[in-house]
Parts: sequence; C-alpha cells; structure tokens
Amino acid sequence: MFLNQTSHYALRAMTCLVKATGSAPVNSKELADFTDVPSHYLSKIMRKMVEAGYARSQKGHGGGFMMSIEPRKLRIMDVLVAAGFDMEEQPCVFGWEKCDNNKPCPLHPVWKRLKDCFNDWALNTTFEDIRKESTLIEEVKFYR
Amino acid sequence: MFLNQTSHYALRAMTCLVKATGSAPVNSKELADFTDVPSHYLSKIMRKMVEAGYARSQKGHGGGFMMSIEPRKLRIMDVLVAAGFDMEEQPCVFGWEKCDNNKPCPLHPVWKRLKDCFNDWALNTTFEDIRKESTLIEEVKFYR
DNA sequence: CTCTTAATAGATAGGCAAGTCTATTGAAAC
DNA sequence: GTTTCAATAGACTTGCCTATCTATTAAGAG
Repeated sequence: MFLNQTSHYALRAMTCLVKATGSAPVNSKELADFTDVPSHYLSKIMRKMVEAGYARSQKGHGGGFMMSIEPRKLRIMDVLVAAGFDMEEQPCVFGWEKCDNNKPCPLHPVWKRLKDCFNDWALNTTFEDIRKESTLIEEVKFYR
Repeated sequence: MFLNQTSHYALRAMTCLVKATGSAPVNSKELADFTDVPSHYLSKIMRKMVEAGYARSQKGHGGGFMMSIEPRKLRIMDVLVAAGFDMEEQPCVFGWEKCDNNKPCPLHPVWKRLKDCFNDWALNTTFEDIRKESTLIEEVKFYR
C-alpha cells in the first residue's frame, strides 16, 4: 500500500536485527531467509543501513550484521530515509512543481491530512516500540 | 508517497469533475490539461470511473465527462477502488501470505496503525469535502 | 445524410525499480 | 600462510506499471 518494496525490505531487516540484539551477528543468508528478500538485493539495502550508522557489518567467519544504535533512538523514518525515501521529493498529488499553503493544488488540504498522519507514524515509532510489540524472532519460522 | 500514479490521476480527474458540477461536460482534452495526465491514459482511467457509476460520458459534439453521483456519497476510497486499489490485496510488510491478529508478522501491530489511519482518511473524506476545501477550478490555470 | 467532434478499444512501446550474476575484497580459523 | 566463509561492488537483466499509437465507434450539428 505505502512506500516501495525496498522500504519494506529495509524495515523487515532492521526489525530482525533489533530482535537479535545481544546475540551473534546475523549473517546475510539468515537475514535473507527471515525477511524473504533476495540475498544479493538485501546486501545492497544493508549497505545503506551500515552507511547510515544503524547497523555494523562483520566480514569473515561468524560474521554478519548487527544493530549499532540504541533501538529507542532509531525511528521508522530514519530507516526509510536511509533506504532512499525523501518526504520533500514526494511529488504533489496534482503533479505541481510548487504546491504549498500559498499555492495549494486542489487536493492540497485533503492530501496534507494523509501526509501528516504518515509523518506522525514514521517519526513517533521507534525500533524500541517494534522490539516490544513484535512477535519473537524465534517464532518467525514457525509462523510461516 | 502513497498509492500509485494511476490512483493520483483518478483523484485529480474526479476532483476536477466535482468542481465542474453544474457546468457543461468537461471534455477529455480539457480534463487532461487540468490534471496534466496523458490524454489517452486518462481516457482509460475515466472508463473505470464511468463503469463504477461515478461519472457519465457523453460522446460527440459538446461531449465530455461529468460527475454522476452526489459528491457527499463518493469517498476517496471508492475512487481508489475503482481505479484498481484493493486493500485486501495489499501485501503484508513482511510478505507473509497469512498475516493477521492470530499470526501477526513482527511488524503487524506497528503497520496496522498506519493502515488504520490511511483507511480512516480514505473512508471519511468525501468529494463534498474536497469540493469545499479545494481551490477553485478557474484558479488552476493561474496557479500552474 | 454527412461532417465533425470526441470517447473507446486494443495492441505496442518505454522507463525505472527490482532482482540477478560474477568477481573481488576482507576477516577469522587453523 | 593458506583456506574458508562472508560482505562488497558493479554490471547486467527482468518485469511491470505507465504511456503511446492507431483505428474504431458513437453522437450531435447543420
């Protein structure tokens, strides 16, 4: 419904990492299995998470990825942005170059309400919330 | 940000029609200009609006499209659905076939909050709201 | 009737996000 | 040091949503 496939993938991966906090690094094969993302494609997304400082990677034997930021300090919006999302670049519903309160497109006020609630969600949900609310990572295999 | 291009186009077109209620039919060239949608592509979308009963089309001289439902009875969700959107078919963030309250994916509760606010918006905003809140159609040309 | 305007239909093409493949680099174990 | 495991890099391919093109059908004007 919202966002693109890559955003979904990034959220899945970081969710797995937050659940694995404290344990050994999760290697990319495992991560690809849990998240059901093509492994090579996931690697690219993880690269972005590493560059943004949200994950660390460890090469070689026993290597993999681990979260490198306090979950309560990582918001959903941060992950989306790191994965390439940019709220400012989102086109106006009407396709207008300039569309703001001064020169609103015919759908501006209505659309703004939707954007506001999306922003509210993405900025006020942290990975600490996700860690607390999500099912256990161990249960993942069982469920699928 | 949300939904696909086609959904945006459908909302633009119906917004123009609701603003033109009472006047002569808006022909597809005019509609394409106002909405900035490729005219042949817009035709296909309008076909769906006609089939859904939200617009009427008039062929020949002086023909075009006009709204055929009371604005207060048409919700944003209706237009989205007619344009091809299906909430039930929206994949789970985690890509699970079955993902509900019984077998929630690790992001289920968090994602649900976003879906709820989207639904709330799409189901509770009518084209009467849009008509009242939007800038006048005459101003459109001026603004762009 | 016929002329003009405009919607409809379906086949075809483009563009870009998503996914794949191959090779390389880096780190740990022994 | 050498072997093995695993991340990184980047070129290449795929697939699907958008968009375009061509031809047809329908309706009103005169």
